[in-house]
Amino acid sequence: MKMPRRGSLSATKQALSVGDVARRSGVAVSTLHFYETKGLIQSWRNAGNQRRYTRDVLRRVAVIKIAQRTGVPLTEIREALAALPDSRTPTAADWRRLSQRWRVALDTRIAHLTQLRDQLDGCIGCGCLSLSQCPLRNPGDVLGGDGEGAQRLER
Amino acid sequence: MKMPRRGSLSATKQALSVGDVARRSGVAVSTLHFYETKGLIQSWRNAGNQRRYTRDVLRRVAVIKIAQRTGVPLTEIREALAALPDSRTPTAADWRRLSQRWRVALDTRIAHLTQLRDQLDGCIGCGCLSLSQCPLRNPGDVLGGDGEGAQRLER
DNA sequence: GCTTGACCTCAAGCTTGCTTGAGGAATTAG
DNA sequence: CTAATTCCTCAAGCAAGCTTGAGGTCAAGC
Repeated sequence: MKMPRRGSLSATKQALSVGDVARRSGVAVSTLHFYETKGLIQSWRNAGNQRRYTRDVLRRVAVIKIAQRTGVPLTEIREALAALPDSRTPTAADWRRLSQRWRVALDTRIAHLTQLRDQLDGCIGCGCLSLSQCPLRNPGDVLGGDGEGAQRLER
Repeated sequence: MKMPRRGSLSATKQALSVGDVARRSGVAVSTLHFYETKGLIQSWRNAGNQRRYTRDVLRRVAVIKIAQRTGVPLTEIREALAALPDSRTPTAADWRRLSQRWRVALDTRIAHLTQLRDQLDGCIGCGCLSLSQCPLRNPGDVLGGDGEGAQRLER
């Protein structure tokens, strides 16, 4: 959390060290290592076996973090990024496709939570929670009806 | 998932075995064991050291599951239930208080996701994701501004 | 009275998403 | 050149919320 002593770039203009990326993207170095083992980002090594990144990685990390905020698990993010031709860094067009896809999931999540809230409103004070009658008790319409994908996302 | 051979009740009318509770509440036996170790439900033992429950446990489990659906972690559920005088099973009035409290959290969650969705809409296609400009990149207004409670719930 | 099936108690494992630590090598500021 | 950083690679740990397994007891049906 201290200010870097050197400029935020390594000597070479293009290549970013793992520390550079951490500072600029706001994620921990260990997280970048972790993302790499999971195939979400890539790097090459310099003569001394240290990781070097292109600037692209910053955008990739940005996309990862936004997708996570919408509730998308890392494996799906990895797949979505890997599905890009050449696994390249998302362009504006790629980003449009990705974000629209994730937006649908986000909408679904919001819809489920809203439905739950409405049921909660309807039931507050009734105290019944009866298995056959109470909509809150019988999540079939929310969980069963929508398949288990919903469960995974909502839980 | 097979039909029980005997009626769904143990011989004694009042006491439910762990299997009875599992069948009636829809959670696994192991989950009931787990909830008990976490102090969410209680039981006594019969002569043969087997768990016995009153019918109350069904309502408690119902409340637990609903609270979980709204995103409340088990520790908070435990505290909320424990805060009831005598740790008794929630009455209609208790349920009203609990559900209203959890409703607020649910509202917050929905609000955050909705805000995120709107930002996503605003940004779809722009592809900028610039650190200083893009609202999606700078989650300060959502995460930082609302404290880390939001992060925990949303992640 | 014997065979199932239901229960019991630990202990360990699983998933997701990372963090922490140990032990050592490379880089860089002065 | 040297000391302070930074970085490296595993391995292990953590939190939540359960599940699975081993080894053994209890209860119920025929």
